[in-house]
Amino acid sequence: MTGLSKRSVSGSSGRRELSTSGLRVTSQRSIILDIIRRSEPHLDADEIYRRARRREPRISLSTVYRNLQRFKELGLVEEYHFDEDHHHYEAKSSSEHHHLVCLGCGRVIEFDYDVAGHVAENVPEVKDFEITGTELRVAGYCSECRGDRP
Amino acid sequence: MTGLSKRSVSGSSGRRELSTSGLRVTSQRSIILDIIRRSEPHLDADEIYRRARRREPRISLSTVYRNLQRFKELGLVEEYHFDEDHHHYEAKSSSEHHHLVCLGCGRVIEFDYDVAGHVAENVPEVKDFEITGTELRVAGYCSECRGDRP
DNA sequence: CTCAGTGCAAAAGCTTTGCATAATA
DNA sequence: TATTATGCAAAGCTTTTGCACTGAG
Repeated sequence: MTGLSKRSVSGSSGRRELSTSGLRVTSQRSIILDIIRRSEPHLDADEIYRRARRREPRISLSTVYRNLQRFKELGLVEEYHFDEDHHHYEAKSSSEHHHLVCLGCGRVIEFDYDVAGHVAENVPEVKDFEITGTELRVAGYCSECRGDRP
Repeated sequence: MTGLSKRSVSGSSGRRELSTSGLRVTSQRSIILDIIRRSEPHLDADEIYRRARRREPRISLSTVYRNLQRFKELGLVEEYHFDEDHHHYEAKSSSEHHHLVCLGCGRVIEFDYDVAGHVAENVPEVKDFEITGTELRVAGYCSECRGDRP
């Protein structure tokens, strides 16, 4: 438990948030949340599972899914739909950010942009809406991959 | 336009586009494309299948998927990822448009907005990118549903 | 006549669920 | 001790694929 090896990220195991939310603090739960918070963003469930298994070999994929679900409900984690057949997860961050996906190399780059604000100002249809979230995905080719195509 | 009953929508069965693209014109293919073009946007594969079956009862779901795939490649149809577990399709339109999803009633409203332009101008990370497509989804509550919540 | 397209059934992801066991509070 | 969470295996969904047959060109 609470090894010191990695450290940092104020309570990244989320002990407090978890118990405050009425969830029980299990080692699996903590590990999953910790992985999402410490890792690069956009991991998918299977990758989270693979990493979790390195720390807790007996963990199961369904536990990963069940917790992802709960974290989503609690607003601790956000789910994205990049490609066609599975989801990606990342720790919820305060700033509104979006994703740039290179169709050449598959790289995903995050960027900040206040879509909600821009849209609220410029789009009439949105005037009557109460915006609770936005998801913007920009696809294209990065500088390195532009050359590779016709 | 729209003279009488159904009709119109310049060659909405797409006979010309299909054969020009080197695809064979089959009744199933024409029906599927026609349904996508004449229906309200955002149908999912199963709904397209159900409607197609009304005109051609022997059509199979795999034919729907295979054609959706081809139409996508040809740029005749666009695929969207609204919710978590399946896709939605609509006829490709010339203008860049996006979707406003009401979390209360589930209604999906389309709106025009030049995200590509705005993003290209204002986001440094995008400067080196060649943008080929954007997908923006705004979630929230419409005027009617705002009242229903706390 | 040929090859692309179709239907059917089976397979393949990803995700969810039922149930008995284990662990938290 | 009373639940909640877990692991395992099986089921569910959407989408894809193999194969023999059909139909367009």
